[in-house]
Amino acid sequence: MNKTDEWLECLQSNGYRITAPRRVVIETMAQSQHVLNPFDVYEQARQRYPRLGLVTVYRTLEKLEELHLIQRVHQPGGCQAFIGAFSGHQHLLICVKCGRVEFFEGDENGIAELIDTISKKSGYKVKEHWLQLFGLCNQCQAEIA
Amino acid sequence: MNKTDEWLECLQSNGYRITAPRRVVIETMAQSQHVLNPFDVYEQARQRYPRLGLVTVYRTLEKLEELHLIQRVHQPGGCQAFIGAFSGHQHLLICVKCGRVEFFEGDENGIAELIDTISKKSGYKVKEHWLQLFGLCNQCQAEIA
DNA sequence: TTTTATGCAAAGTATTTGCACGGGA
DNA sequence: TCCCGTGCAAATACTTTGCATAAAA
Repeated sequence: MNKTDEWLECLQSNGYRITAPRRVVIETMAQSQHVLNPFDVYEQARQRYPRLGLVTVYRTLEKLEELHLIQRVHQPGGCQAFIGAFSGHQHLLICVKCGRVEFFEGDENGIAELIDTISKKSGYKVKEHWLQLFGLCNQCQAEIA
Repeated sequence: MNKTDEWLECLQSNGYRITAPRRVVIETMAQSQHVLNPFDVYEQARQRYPRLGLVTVYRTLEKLEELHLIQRVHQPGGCQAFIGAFSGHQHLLICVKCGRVEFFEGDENGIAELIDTISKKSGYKVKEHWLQLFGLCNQCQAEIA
């Protein structure tokens, strides 16, 4: 089963209805390798379903985030961008030029150790962590050269 | 020399003028241990300088960020918040309840190694990285208990 | 048939810009 | 004095809400 169908099923099993607008938003997000903001999604999805409203995009992204199917991506220039989430904790590698995103399994041991050390030192109860790398993807490096 | 004066001097040596509004914004930011958004800064700084305009806060924060005296903090709930920057690369530990921030020197070797591995694997040219931990500070843990 | 979801329009926030005046150097 | 910086007001951008209609189950 592909990602789109999985997401649709997840929506449905959480009591949400499957509709044409939701389908195109989900297809857009599920297939994208790039960070997309709500307007990006709107523009892309409208190519297949022109009646789509921007409000519906906002509302659908909200639900997908709530179901952990997508995650917010924070970038130096702003944070209202999203990318599909993977199950399990994943770290991000983001191309600052084109928005392409790769996921990588962090060196979880090393990071867990680090977090442990920091917790002890600071007294904080650490609940979440983010590791994001920014750089240029292969393609963008080639274009610049 | 304290942080406020250092920042003022930095502004000046970069061709910017020192004014009363800038002074209070800088004092507010330089002294805060908490993540502050532009409106927070406005409210706090206005206690000492009531004529201050919100627009000036935006413009001053912009300059401080440009001079790397403050840095943007990205949180699950939004990103338009700032905290004083330290020299050298620092990682953040943020209290999700009160906004208090601690800096820590990452295990730079471990992270550098990780970044190196990821670069080789992905082909990306990594230029920047963020590591942010979220949790509860000592005080907020006590309040909840 | 019943209830949820949609899209429009409007409202609400957040941020930026234009401009005449005021204050730093 | 000269020019940069300020604050107000307005413009713009972004996001959310109200509501009548349309569509899913």
